[in-house]
Amino acid sequence: MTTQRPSSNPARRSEASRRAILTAAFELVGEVGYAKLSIEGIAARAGVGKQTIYRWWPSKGTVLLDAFLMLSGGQDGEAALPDTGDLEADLKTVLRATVAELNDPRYDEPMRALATEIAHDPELAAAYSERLDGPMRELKKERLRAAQRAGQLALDLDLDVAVEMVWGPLLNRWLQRGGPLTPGYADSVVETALNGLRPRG
Amino acid sequence: MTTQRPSSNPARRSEASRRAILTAAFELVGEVGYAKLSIEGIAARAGVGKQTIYRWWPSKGTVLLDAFLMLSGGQDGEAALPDTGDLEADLKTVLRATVAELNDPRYDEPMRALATEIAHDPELAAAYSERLDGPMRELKKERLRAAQRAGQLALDLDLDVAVEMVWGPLLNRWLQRGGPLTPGYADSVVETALNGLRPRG
Amino acid sequence: MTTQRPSSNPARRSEASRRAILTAAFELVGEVGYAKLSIEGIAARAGVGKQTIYRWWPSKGTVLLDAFLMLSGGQDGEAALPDTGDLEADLKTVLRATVAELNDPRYDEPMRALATEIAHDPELAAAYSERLDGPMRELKKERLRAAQRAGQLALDLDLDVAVEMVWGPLLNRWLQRGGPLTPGYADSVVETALNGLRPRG
Amino acid sequence: MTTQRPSSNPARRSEASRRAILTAAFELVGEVGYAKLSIEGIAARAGVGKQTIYRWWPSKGTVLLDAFLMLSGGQDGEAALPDTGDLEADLKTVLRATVAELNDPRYDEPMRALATEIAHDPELAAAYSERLDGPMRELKKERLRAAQRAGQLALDLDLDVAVEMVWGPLLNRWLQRGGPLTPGYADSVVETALNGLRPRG
DNA sequence: GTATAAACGAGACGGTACGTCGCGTCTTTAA
DNA sequence: TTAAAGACGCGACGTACCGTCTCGTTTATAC
Repeated sequence: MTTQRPSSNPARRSEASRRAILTAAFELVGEVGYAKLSIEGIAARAGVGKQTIYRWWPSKGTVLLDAFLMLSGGQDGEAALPDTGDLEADLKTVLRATVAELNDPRYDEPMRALATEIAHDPELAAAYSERLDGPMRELKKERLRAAQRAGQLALDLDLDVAVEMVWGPLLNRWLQRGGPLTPGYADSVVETALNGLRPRG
Repeated sequence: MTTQRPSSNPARRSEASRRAILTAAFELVGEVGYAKLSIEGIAARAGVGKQTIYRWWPSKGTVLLDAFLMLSGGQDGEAALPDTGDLEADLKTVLRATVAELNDPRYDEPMRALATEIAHDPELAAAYSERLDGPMRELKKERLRAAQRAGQLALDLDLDVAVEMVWGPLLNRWLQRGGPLTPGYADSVVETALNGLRPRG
Repeated sequence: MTTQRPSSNPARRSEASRRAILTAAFELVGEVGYAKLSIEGIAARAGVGKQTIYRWWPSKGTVLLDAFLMLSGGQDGEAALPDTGDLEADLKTVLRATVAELNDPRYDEPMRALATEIAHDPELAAAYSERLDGPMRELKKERLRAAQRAGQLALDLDLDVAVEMVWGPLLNRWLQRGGPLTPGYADSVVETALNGLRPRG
Repeated sequence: MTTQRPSSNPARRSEASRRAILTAAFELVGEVGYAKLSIEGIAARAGVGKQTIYRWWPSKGTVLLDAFLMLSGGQDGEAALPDTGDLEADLKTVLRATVAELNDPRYDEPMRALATEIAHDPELAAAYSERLDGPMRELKKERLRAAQRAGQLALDLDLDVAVEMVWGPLLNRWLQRGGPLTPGYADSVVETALNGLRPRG
């Protein structure tokens, strides 16, 4: 993290405190909810002075983002979306997994917290885009590119639009509580996105 | 509204205070941002005691929702989406208008505020769904139903899914700041949603 | 009460409400203490609108004063201090009774409430002086005058000073919690006041 | 002060804030009166957060008590009542000074405030007794003891009663506004207390 | 008898202050 | 030098009452 505030020397940073803070933040937001998540609470739970948080993170949102990065840090880099050759099936598999995760109370609240912080903080949104969403989106686009090569997708597609066409409806329904998130809904979205709303010949 | 909290008598409610509060809330969230929006600030701006807010609204989010309802109250009821017979053109018109509104700083912050409150408050989400989103969605479905009758849409479509397929990507990109909101993007979404990702004939 | 605010017609005044308010005030101050005594609480306990209190009393203190007047109203007028011919014994009797009353939790708090309101409100003090303390003091002075006639008291005494010499130490110790209020203390005060601090021949 | 609430570390306490709070409290009670004295007002005048007051003082009364202690802190310890050998003259001197102080508007309101807080708060009364009234009373008793040694006072006197016999009437008249506080009244009280009410042979 | 005007209960209103929580900064002590 | 600890000025929270002000509803003369 070379762009961190230069006044502090990251070399001296306590790794134990960092992990304790991120773990505490993730757990707390799940337990007490986003509205009652406080820096003081995180510091107390982590057994850390408040200053240690303020020294290394500029906002509550960045702590949350780092917490998510730590959790997803293991499989980072080499992960890829499944590719059985059947795009529709593969997308349904992935979206069903997403549905399961969004329905899991351990992840629901923390993800809402991060999502709403992003909605109000452009800088955090940029960091999120670069470090979490960007890599994820690249994997998705890679899978779609493979489908294009296999002739299963139109060649003139804007892949960013395509990705949003598949994941956007689901995430929007989740965050806005626009309806139940079920495996069947995931399937519907995939089918409709692939076939379009118009009747097919 | 017979389900009003019984401890207060709505008959005695001051309509002037109600309007002042909703106006102040909407203006303030636009001026100082959601993070700095406070009940205290709303009360001060509206020239009203705090208790008058707490007496009639259970949360900041419900105040915001009512503020939106008041603003959109005029054209309520008889509004309808344009229907020129050309579904694609009509949807592009509507989505371009939505893009313009979401890019308007007067509406951007207030809408984000409401959207993120909804994301954290199921009760508010239900109220929003019933009083703002529901009627809006009905208009959208009505336009799609007309297109179905005209043979422009598949007959076996789940219209709720269809609506989300058109508006979901846009709203998700907006709220999560996933990319620029341009008229061209609106067009892309409409085209892709109608035609689907798969190659056509 | 002919000096009552002329804008209201006392003739129409509800005697039932008046009694309910005074009773509620006296009871409440005993139950919840002076600090938590509120007009709202009195009104609620009395089953009365707040305005009915504000209409007839200018302050909490005057309500308390009237409550005391109502309670002591029965034996008003013809009461007198005991006169057995033995001044010392009579004063001890009276002061022991006073000690007992001040130690009674039913009267302690209300009396403290009234006393401290008086300490901060000259108008209330004047009303108290005229309507409660004055008549009481007259009885005391009358008893002392009888003792003077009997040659038991110096003839050049300022009877107001004399009264305060007997009751002042007791009331001061009570209000300021300067020490325990016991019958023995009452006796000591009477003896010392009568004999003086100087050695007697 | 080892009995300080253990949750706060007195070592870290800001002496500047402490003095500012006590000064502000004393000044404010004199300016706006006891009824309008508020913690919020004290904090604002002192340039201090409310929490800093709540952290170190349990009640408004204890703040006032400490304010008095700070003011009387200078001459603490070595002070003594005048002793010219003439007890009556000395007591008149002291009581006239007391009368002057109680008539001084700078001290009247603050002293009433403290006195009435004490009347309603036994804990505060104990603290007052220990830290302000106790030492004062010791000085008074010391002067009376000297008079006893000089044969000017009865030897079997209860000195606590004696002190109250001299100061009680005065303080009671002051606090209850039972009459004017004049130098002549002070003289009367001293004379009557020394000689007693009974005629002297 | 009826009208009419007050006093009444109820309680909403604009305010002030309460006592608490958390913010982000700063200072002290120990490792 | 970093870290735990926590005091500090500050601002907002949600609550309790203040004293004022309508609201209908008794109620009790004055027509």
